[in-house]
Amino acid sequence: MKSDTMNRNQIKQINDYLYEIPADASPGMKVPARIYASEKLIREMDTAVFTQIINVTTLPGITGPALCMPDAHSGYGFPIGGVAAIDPDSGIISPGGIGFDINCGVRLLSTSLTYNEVRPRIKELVDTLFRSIPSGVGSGGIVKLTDSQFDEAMVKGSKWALEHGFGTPSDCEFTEENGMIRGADPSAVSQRARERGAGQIGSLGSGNHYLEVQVARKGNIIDPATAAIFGINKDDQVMIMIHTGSRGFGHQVATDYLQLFASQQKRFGYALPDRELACAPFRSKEGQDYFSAMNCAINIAFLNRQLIIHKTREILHEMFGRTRGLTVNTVYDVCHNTAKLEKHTVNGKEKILLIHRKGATRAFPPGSRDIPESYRRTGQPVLVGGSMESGSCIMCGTESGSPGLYTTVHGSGRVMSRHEAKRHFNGRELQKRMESHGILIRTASFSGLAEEAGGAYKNMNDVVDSAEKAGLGKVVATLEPVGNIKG
DNA sequence: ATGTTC
Repeated sequence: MKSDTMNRNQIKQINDYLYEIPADASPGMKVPARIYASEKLIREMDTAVFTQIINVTTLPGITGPALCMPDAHSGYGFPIGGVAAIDPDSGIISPGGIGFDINCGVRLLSTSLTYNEVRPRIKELVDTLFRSIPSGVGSGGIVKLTDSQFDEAMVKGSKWALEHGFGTPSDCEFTEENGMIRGADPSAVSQRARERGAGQIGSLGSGNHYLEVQVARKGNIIDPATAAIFGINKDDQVMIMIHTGSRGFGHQVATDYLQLFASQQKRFGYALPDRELACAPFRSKEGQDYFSAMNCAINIAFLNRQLIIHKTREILHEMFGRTRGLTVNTVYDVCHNTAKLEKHTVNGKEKILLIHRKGATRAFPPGSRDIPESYRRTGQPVLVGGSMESGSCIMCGTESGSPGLYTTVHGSGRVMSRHEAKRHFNGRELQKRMESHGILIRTASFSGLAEEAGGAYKNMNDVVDSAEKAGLGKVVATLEPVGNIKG
């Protein structure tokens, strides 16, 4: 049992949407911890979040404050919604700061369809998507890759899909890292991870992973000019959002290296407050191997989402191809579980830092060279998946996000554990209730559905509002769910 | 999140 030494009155309020735990609050803290949240959200946070972010401030090489986003809740080692900048020369890389589902992320598609055109066939659409896109625990993938294909896919990510006819160049253009991150080395990946991964490419998985059919209602477009640049330009436009990651592959990579790192803590000279923070010096062989394997998992997750959207596009063309000028375009694909080398200004100095983001979304500002050219004036699209009942949100990165390492929320954030949610909600009743609210839902598991009930999550509007007021991005539009394929 | 405890 971990000791919970945190005392809420150690948290100092800096302004309405920012709190700080000073570096002298607890022994071993190298930097302060900062929590971006409204008073309501910080009150609702489990104290384990504060203990965990204090633990993060003790990590070797941490530079600038450790951060929590407004949707933070406790996770393995780091909180989900936790962000840490680590000096790559003197510091560590920690799988617990990235998450088991490496490159869990969100892809948003815009279609040229309006809801009026889709509504008469929504049941058929949702049924076809559910039948065609594998979902649920242990599900197989849309394609099964051979060993040599998988080796190539780990390096090429979404580019592999493009080369094999599963996508368009603009899918890659509008994906973070163009769907192919550098530094992926398959030799750092275990045979077991390969075996788990090769059969799962193009599958949703379980838990909070889903494919959602959404409608952009005119009244929910907050910033029409930016929304138009993101491809939302008609009333009641149909959008598709996908939330999934690297499946069993990333999970195995994380497990392999957590075990290795845990066995080496003494040798590395680390005595961390929580064994779940097991890490390696970034510049060590072990650290570099994990970084290489993690980059493979980042690419596999990009490829996974790419195959799912390609299948979705095919289905939309089969069903609605007679609609004049049908288009299905990637608006953006963004990660929320990664560690990436980025240039940031901390304490007035520019430096390359290893940014761990766990359940936290990159939100680069206007002018950034690392976002598609057509978004340089708006800032990077940020895709925030709400709970399946509350809808989702599109934000964009802003210059005011600099103190927050250009990072923002990733979703609503749980308030109820999965176990607790299953006691509170019944999956079949929930499905009926949602259908009565105009949300058609298909699921591989009704107990899994109950775990994802809207009531198990924080209010998405609270979370997004706090992020915006804290300067961590701007709201562009909210999207209303009408159909959901849930793992 | 996860072949949901190799």
